[in-house]
Amino acid sequence: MFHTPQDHVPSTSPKWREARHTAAPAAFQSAALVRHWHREQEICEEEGINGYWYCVISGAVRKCIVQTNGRRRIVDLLLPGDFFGFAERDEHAFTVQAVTDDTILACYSRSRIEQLCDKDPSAAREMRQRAFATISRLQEQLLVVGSMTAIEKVRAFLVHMARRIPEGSEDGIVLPISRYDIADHLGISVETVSRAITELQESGSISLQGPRRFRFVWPAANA
Amino acid sequence: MFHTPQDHVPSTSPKWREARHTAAPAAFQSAALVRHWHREQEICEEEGINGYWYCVISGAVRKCIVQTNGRRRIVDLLLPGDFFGFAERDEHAFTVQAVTDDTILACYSRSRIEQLCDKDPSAAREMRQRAFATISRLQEQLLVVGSMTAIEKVRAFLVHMARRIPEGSEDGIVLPISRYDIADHLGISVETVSRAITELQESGSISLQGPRRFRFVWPAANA
DNA sequence: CGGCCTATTGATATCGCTCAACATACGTGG
DNA sequence: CCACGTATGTTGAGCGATATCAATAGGCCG
Repeated sequence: MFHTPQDHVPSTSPKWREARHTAAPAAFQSAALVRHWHREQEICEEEGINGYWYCVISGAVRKCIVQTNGRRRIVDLLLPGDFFGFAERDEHAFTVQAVTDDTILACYSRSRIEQLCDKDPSAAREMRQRAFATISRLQEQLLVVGSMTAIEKVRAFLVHMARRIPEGSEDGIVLPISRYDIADHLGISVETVSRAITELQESGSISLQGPRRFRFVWPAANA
Repeated sequence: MFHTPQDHVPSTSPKWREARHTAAPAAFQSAALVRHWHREQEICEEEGINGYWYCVISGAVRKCIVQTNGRRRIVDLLLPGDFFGFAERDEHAFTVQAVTDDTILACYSRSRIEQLCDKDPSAAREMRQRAFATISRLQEQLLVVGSMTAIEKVRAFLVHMARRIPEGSEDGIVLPISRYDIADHLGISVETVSRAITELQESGSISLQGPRRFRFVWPAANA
């Protein structure tokens, strides 16, 4: 029931410096502590109330919870530009892990950011915008996860990923997570994920290049 | 177009005055415009970019979207104390409606609140806290909706409701929404919702007093 | 009373979970 | 180089779960 894979993801190209400038807010640059994590490494959240906020600069992060029935649920999947750490105060004990090697995060001491926001209204505005972006992202995930059939869930997930992940140099979008992660993210079984992807491919909706790289086929000529 | 509910809402009523003070943030009281809606009435969001933020004072609000396949999805269910209006800028055309009669909202002009937050750091902090509370709520909903079986979904939904809705004078929690709303909220069919509730009752997990009022039976003696 | 909305229950076909087997890719060690 | 182990991904078979269609019951209001 536990899916804790050690997947081999094509590690991110050396454009993390560029990503840093686009992903992390400039208003907090003075308060940022940039660290990087390797695959499956846990992002420390043991700071308690005076903890940290994070912004993904490159790589990917997943926020998991293991339920009493033993099933792992991936509540959130963080990509470059996404903030997290806002809601750690509630009773859920989330496990936050880096998904890919060379996951780089900007870490912000909560108290320092609070002070910065108190002094600088533009920083406070930036903070609000990031929080609102998180709300938008979670609402979209609710639409994805709440789809009725498995194919709808997977298709919506891929559409969501295609919007969030910038297309690389070669065409196609590279999924940052494994089939197991997708399953635990959507609340369906791994086999169903695999079958749904196969069916989307055979129906001409998507094209696959390896299990991780896909493209949407919009004209759908040969379908 | 905006009317303060001086003629309809009895300001002498202890219930609504109490609700207002507990649900809506005091920091924004000067910027609040209190209105009330009747059942099924749409909360106007046509203001565009310079729109409004809302805080539910009493009653309930649902945020819906109708998908291309004709299925309605209830993305969010707002109860007293909940804010909404943060994420209306994205492409999804949400329909926001009052669920119950005498739904009372505090309406805040976005630009006015922004100005207030710029001037008053404590107001900005209050705003951040409300946004973070929204994030927590959405994450919990993700856990609910992402449950695997229908019974798990319904049970998690009821637990969630029991935590969010204060128990009234009589014992038991009154569901603010219908079976149809629950179904569209959880991404399952109405009949499955009904069957799950019946099964939870027959297994001794909950007790029902009418279709809307329920209680969790924790000792579960006779099960 | 009749009409409408909500809720429940039944029958049936489909969907998806589970178990199982197999394929693929990669790393390690011989 | 190959043999092997591990992790991942795909496919098949069978059965339980759920959507769908249908009918019935209850409540509310004119």
